[in-house]
Amino acid sequence: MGRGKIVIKKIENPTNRQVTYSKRRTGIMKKAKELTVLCDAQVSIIMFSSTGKFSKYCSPSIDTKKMYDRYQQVTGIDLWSAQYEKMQNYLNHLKEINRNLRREIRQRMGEGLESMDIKDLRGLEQNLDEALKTVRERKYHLISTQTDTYKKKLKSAHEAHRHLLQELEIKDEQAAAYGGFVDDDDDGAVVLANGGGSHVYAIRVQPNQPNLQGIAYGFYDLRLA
Amino acid sequence: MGRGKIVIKKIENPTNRQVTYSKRRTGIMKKAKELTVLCDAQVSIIMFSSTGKFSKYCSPSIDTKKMYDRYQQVTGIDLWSAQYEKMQNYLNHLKEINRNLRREIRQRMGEGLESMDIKDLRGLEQNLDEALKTVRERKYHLISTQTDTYKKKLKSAHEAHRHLLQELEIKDEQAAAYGGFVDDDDDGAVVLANGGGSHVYAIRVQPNQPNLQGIAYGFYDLRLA
DNA sequence: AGCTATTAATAAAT
DNA sequence: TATTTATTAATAGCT
Repeated sequence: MGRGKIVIKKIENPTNRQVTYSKRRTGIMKKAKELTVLCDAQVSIIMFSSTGKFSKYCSPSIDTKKMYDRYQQVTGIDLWSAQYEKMQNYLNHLKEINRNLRREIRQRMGEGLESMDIKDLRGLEQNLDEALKTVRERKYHLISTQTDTYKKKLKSAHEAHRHLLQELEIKDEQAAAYGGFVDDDDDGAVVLANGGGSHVYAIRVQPNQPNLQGIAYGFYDLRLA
Repeated sequence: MGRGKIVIKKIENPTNRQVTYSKRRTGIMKKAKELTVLCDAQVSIIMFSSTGKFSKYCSPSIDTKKMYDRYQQVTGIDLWSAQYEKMQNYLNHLKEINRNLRREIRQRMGEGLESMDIKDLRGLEQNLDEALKTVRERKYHLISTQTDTYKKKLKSAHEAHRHLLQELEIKDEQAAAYGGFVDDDDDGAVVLANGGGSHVYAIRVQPNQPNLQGIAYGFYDLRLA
């Protein structure tokens, strides 16, 4: 009923789609009105376009709310209850899955094995055995990676320490050299204070770098495990 | 669009009215489907004929309840969305737990270990190790229990076998004893046939008791595992 | 939004 | 109630 036949398939061009929606919406509403009058029927239509535009029709002898109430009566199902029950079922389904997952985990922890037969136990044993190997491999991989990293960090920390000590010695020498000059000079005191600060910093390097402490413990623990 | 033009006015002839209702109802539903597909719209139709016959259509992407919910939203009325949202939240909560349980199982299977640090890996390793021991113990316990049971069964089966053989010997002796008497007697032939039947039964004891076969295989397999 | 060539719906008959 | 057919109604593609 147009300039050509069309296939019933989503119209991809949004403008055309909107135009067609508008025309056909009018058409359906008209048909609903005609049906209402011709056949003394009650019709309720609610529709939303793809852009969210809302339209409704309802026979004059009734209103939308009453129409849905009647729908509920006829279907024998309260719409809310139906939805509620649907959700409740899904919820129970999820809970059931949940229970099963928990049971599997418990069995993977060596608990609740009473219900398992030898075949299952053997499967679980093999699975755990393989998993254990994989976890061990992964752990050793991580350990070796981290160890390398820590070794490098330790090395650079040592070098930094050495540099600081060297610097300190130089500063001390300088302080000793300039000591007589700046003894009663405020700026000189600042210079001295800076020199002392460097020293303190060098000493405090260890507690300020918890990684240095961490290396030994971590390494030790890992070797133990 | 028929054999003649009609005026949109209630059809007084009940039969014609019903026929027209049926045809036009089909037409509207078809139009609704087409609109749904062509324009990516959502349509909900509820209708009752003058005789109270109920029909409905709803776009597949939604259901009547949701359509009504959306209608209520648009018109500004809200009855059950709070309850609905509450359930939806609980549902999402369960899904989340579910995801976590699945992740844990995967890790317990040695998969998806990338996100775990050494501490976690060490914990998992210990846990798996202990679980493996427990599973092994349980398995060996089951094996030994079953082995005992099978041994007892085997013993009693052997005894039953012995009894049957003894019985057979007695029957054979009886048959031999009565053989001369009943040589040309029909009833005697029946007695002989019965004697043969017993023999056959004794021989067929083994295939008729699959447990006897099953024990050896089961035992072998269990020892292997 | 309008216009019309066409297709689709359907009233009446079977 | 289903099918057929003559008509009217709806509308697709243009302007």
